[in-house]
Amino acid sequence: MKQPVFALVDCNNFYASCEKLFRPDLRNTPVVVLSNNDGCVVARSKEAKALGIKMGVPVHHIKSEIRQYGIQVFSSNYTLYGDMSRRVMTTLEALAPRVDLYSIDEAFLDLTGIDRVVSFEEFGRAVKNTVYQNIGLPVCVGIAPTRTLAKLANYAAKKYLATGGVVDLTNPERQRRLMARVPVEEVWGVGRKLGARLKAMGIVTALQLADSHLATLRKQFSVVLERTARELNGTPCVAWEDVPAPKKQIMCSRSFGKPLQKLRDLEEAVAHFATRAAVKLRAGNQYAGELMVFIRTNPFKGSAPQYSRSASVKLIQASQDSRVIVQQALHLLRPMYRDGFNYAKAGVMLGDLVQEAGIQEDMFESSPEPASDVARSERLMAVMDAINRKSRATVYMAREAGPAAYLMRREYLSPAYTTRWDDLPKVH
DNA sequence: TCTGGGGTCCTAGGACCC
DNA sequence: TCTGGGGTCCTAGGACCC
Repeated sequence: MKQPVFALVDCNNFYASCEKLFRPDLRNTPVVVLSNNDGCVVARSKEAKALGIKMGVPVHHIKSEIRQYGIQVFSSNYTLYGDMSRRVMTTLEALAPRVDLYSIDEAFLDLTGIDRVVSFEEFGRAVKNTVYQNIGLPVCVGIAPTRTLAKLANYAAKKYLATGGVVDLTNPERQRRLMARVPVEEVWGVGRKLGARLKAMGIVTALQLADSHLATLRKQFSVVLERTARELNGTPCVAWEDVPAPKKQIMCSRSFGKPLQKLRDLEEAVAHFATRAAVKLRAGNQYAGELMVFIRTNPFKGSAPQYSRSASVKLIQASQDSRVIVQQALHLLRPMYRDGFNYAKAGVMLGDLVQEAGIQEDMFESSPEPASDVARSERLMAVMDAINRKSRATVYMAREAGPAAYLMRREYLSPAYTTRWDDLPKVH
């Protein structure tokens, strides 16, 4: 069995780079991109990082820096980022025999055996250059025998300019040299909590974690951290999957652009989230057996009265019909609602997902829909989805209609350069 | 005034059964 | 009426990721 080799390709400052791509005038300007509702910073260009703008900081905390340094601020434009992501991934798929999309801006490539043709490092540079030429977005490439080490290699490629954005970490001695310099909390799978606990035990560097006693790690933490340590030692614990695993749950939730008080407005929001969740469900050819709805006030506003509830229901028959899902969601919402609160957020979660309208017979409940009804429902939903793909939100559920009081703030939205004719960039 | 959204996996503990 | 051990299944919550 041949030793596998993974490459992790990761776009640099992805959202900020997407915004800059269509604004050449901002080439050397610090840029930040905000979370939904223009809440906090979720991406920073290298100039913004150099100014010390931290990831996750609420935008109102950096008002003075924005003014002082002329930082350009953008609302999240997921239509744009999703489209750019697709272009990057298509380019990668043409280069490598196997590509695992890991997130909107990252993918693992299978480079096993490729070094018979070119060196890993040369291959990494070719990937980097091709993506830059085709799309215009900068990426870094980390190459190693496990995903965890490839992540680490990518971290080094980003951090050390001398690497030119590509690091081949297939050599075990090189792995150890790097790990000795990397703080343990930079390891993939070690977050804030674990990092703090490990440090308290004297495990400060990635190398110390790799050299830890495996059984002790498992006992004191969990098999997850044990696997991480094994991966740091070059033993792959996550294999390639031929078919991507189907989703286990689908969530649609949002903070509202402004607080809502009225049941009517919450109903509208929940109906909308339920509809969106149902669309995602059908896009993956899945059916939901369970549905959960939650509403809550703003927990960051400690002085205001707080209220938070969730309720769920098991469906007698797994469904992907928007009408059923909206109706059930509203049914859960109404008894939870209490007058006199400022609601800040709501959400709908679908669970118990299955690949077909499997019938969970319940001898005490009314009999499930006959097959012909299921077929009719599926045809109706297919027609609805097809119309909405052509022109978004042409057909919707009655309860969604209204003033849309819940809509999020997006004060600094850039145009949909690549997906709307009206927003195509113009060359003057 | 002002703090994202959408996922996955693992574990502990309770319910229930024999 | 009281008591025990062992197994499975489910759920809630915590940790992580981007």
